[in-house]
Amino acid sequence: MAIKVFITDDHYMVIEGIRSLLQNENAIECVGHASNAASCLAFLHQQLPDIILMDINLPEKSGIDLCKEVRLQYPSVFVIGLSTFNQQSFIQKMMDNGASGYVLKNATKEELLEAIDTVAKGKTYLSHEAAQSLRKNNSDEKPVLTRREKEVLELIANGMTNSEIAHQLFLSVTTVDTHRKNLLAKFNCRNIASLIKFAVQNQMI
Amino acid sequence: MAIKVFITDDHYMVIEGIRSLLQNENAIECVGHASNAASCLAFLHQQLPDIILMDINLPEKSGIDLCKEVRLQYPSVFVIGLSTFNQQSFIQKMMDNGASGYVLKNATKEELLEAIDTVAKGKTYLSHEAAQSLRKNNSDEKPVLTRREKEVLELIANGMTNSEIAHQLFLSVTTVDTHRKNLLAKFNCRNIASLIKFAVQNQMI
DNA sequence: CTTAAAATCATGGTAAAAGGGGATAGGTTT
DNA sequence: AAACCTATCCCCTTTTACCATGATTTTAAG
Repeated sequence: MAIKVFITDDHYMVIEGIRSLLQNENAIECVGHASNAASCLAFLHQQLPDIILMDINLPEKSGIDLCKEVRLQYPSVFVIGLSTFNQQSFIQKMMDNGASGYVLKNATKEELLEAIDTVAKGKTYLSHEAAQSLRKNNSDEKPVLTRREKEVLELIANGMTNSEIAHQLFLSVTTVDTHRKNLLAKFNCRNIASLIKFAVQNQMI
Repeated sequence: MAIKVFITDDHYMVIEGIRSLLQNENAIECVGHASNAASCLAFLHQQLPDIILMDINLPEKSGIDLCKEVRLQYPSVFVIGLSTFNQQSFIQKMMDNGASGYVLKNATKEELLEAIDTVAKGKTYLSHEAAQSLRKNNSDEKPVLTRREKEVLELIANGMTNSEIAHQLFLSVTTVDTHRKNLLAKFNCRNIASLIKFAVQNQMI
């Protein structure tokens, strides 16, 4: 029986590209496509594919969130993440949310077929670049923040000063300053600039 | 005679998608494709298409620069910009550099054919969204940075202080300070924390 | 060639962050 | 009970960032 594949991507040309790549494969059947999360979920309500090729950058609701929802509601449907960038944080998030694989949009036909095959068997497939990226990310571990620290970090990233944050959270300025110092220590950063860069790149903000 | 179209995009799936869309059109012939600026120029050295469908986000050399070069060297070749983003500044730059049209990657087959047809006749084609974007006033969009400003921003994001940056770039500290001030003004930010957040989120770092 | 933009440097001042201490209270885990 | 974490608070000093204003030189564009 052919593997049923559903495509979710907001770029028509990418959908068309994947369909074109898969159309001569007897072992694979494209059962449909959607350009946003809502359409994807509507389709799943009627018919379940084996695999969803899912862009992580979707309008309104991101592929990362959609992936989580799909996996919760339909555990039999496997998800392969699809993205133009090779950013470790995105890959990590996608895998954390139940994706079984990750393929870049500049992947070859062979890579795509291998990914679909591997995932259909219940295994995990990561493109070469993605796998490299994941290993790299696991080595430079991101710090675990407390609830309060996350709150303070969020406000710092929004451009607020210590005294403004103190006022908003009903704290003393020195307390906020301590949190700030602890954040710098945890991130092992010299200043807020590099800290924010790291935090945003790792989806902590 | 068929219109000769060449595709330049760093994502194989997009190339395949466009080829698939155009393959049944008798009036259009795909003469080749490239995944970077160098390959594109190498091809033009041997054969001239009528139209190049060109991604504005290419590795190493951006489509915006490539467009300029192509138009200078081969004025008979028209360029249609291709992009996932619908951002005014990019579209503007592309048109300024001699592009004859602009199509988004989520365009339909009909839109793409119309764009190719229109541009082949020597006219200008803008997708509906792109045209709208050009008219719209962009207040909260990415600011355009100068070469030096990008350099300084990069170093700030890496956690360096003004004096360290000054030393590395062989500048006075006051010069770096001025660049920093200009960056804050351009981004309309109160401090570096919020600026870095915005810059990272908008892929500027 | 003229003009505008970018890049360079400066002075002087205020506000904020960074770096170093240390302390207390409440909660969880062992 | 002791060890540990979190959250809270305080002091001090130095460094850095931020703000205003102005000016010169280089470079790019019309």
